[in-house]
Amino acid sequence: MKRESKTQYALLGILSQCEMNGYEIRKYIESTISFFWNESFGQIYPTLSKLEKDGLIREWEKTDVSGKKKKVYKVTRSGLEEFRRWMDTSPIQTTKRNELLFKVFFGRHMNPKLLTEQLDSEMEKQKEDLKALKVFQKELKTDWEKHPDNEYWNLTLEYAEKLSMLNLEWIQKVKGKMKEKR
Amino acid sequence: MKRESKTQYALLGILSQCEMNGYEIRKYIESTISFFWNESFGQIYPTLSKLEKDGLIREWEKTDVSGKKKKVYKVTRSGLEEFRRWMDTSPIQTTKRNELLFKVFFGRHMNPKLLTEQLDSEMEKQKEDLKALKVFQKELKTDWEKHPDNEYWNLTLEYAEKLSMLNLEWIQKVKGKMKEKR
DNA sequence: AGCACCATGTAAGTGGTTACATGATTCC
DNA sequence: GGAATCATGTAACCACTTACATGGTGCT
Repeated sequence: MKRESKTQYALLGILSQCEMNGYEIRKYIESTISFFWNESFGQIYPTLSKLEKDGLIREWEKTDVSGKKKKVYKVTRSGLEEFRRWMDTSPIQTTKRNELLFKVFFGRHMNPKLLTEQLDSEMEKQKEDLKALKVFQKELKTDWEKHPDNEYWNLTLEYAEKLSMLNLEWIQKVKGKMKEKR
Repeated sequence: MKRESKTQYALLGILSQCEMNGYEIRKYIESTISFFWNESFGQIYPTLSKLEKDGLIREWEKTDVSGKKKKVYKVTRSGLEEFRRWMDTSPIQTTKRNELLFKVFFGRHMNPKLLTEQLDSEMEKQKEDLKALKVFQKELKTDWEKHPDNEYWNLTLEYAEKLSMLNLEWIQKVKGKMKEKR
C-alpha cells in the first residue's frame, strides 16, 4: 500500500481558504489549527515546490492596498480538484500514540510525585488550549458568522473543547489517585 | 535538542511486566495497548538487538511446564533503572495530527454523502474499540484484581472508554449536520 | 501435503524534525 | 544601529512502515 504525505493536502486545504506564502502558512497553522495539525518549515517549503511543479498551486505577485508587492501561492483549478478527490476518497486514518496514556499505563514504575508534576504541566497545556479555543469560538461567532466554513470550524472547535475538558477531568482523577500513594 | 525513539522504552516497559520474545511483544501490543500505542516488527527486532547490546535486556532460555524450550527477553537491573529514569524525567509529548478533525475542518470541500460514509466507518471502529475495552475492563476486575498495575491499567481503560464515547457522540452530531445538507 | 501461525530479520523508501544559513524588512 | 520579525531554503539525521525473505512448528 502506498503511503503519501498528508502535508500536501494540508497545504492545498489551507491555500484553498486564503492565498499565502510559506511563512504565513506556518503562522496560520500555529494560530488556527495547531490543536489538531502541525507542519514544520522543513516540510512546508519543499512541499510548496512540489505542488507548484505539479501545477496544483501557482505563485502570484500580489499588490496589497498600500501598493506593496508580495508573493503568494494560489490553488489552481486542478489543485482544488486533487484536494477534493483526496478528501472524498482517502479513508480517515487515526494515529495511535499517546504518551500521556503510556505514562499512566506504566505508572507504577514512576515516582508518584514526579508523575504528578508531569500531569500538572500537561494540565497547564490543556488549560491554555482551552482558553485559546474559547477566544476562537467567540471570534467565529462575531467576525465569521457568515463564512461558508463556519459550521465546520465550529464543530472542530467543539470537539477540541470537549477533548480538553475530558483530558482535564481525567488527569485530575489520576492526580487524586497519586495523592493516596504518597 | 536530542530526539530519541520511544520504541525502546515501550519495549522495556512491556518486558518489565512479562518476559517475551519479539513476536509475542507484537501480539501483546496488538491485543492490550493498541488503543494508545503500536510498534511494527521493523522497529521491534532492531530495537531488541540494540537493547541487548546496551545490556538493558538479556536473552534467556526458558523451559515451560511441558518441557519445551523457548527464548525470551528479560529486563536487566540496569534496563529497569534506565526505564524508570526515562519515565521520571522525560516530559510528556503529545503529537497533534488528527485526520478526523482535518476532514471536518475542511469538510465544506467534501461531498456530504462521502463524508458521512467516512464518519460511519470511523464510528464502526470506535464501537469495536469500545466493545474490546469493555471486555478488557471486565477481565481486569475478575482475573487481575490483585495485580500491582491494576489501578493504572484501569485508569487508562477509563480514559480510552470516555474518549471513544466522546468520539461517537461528536461524530453523531456531525452526521446530523451533514444530513441537513443533502 | 498443505495451511496457518510462530518467529526473526533486513532493505528500501518515506515522512518528518531540527539545525543551520542567509538575507530582507520593519520598528525603535 | 540593532533587534525582532519576515522569508526561504537545505542538509543531516532519525523514526517508522512496508515489503520481502526465510524457515520452523503444529494441526488436519
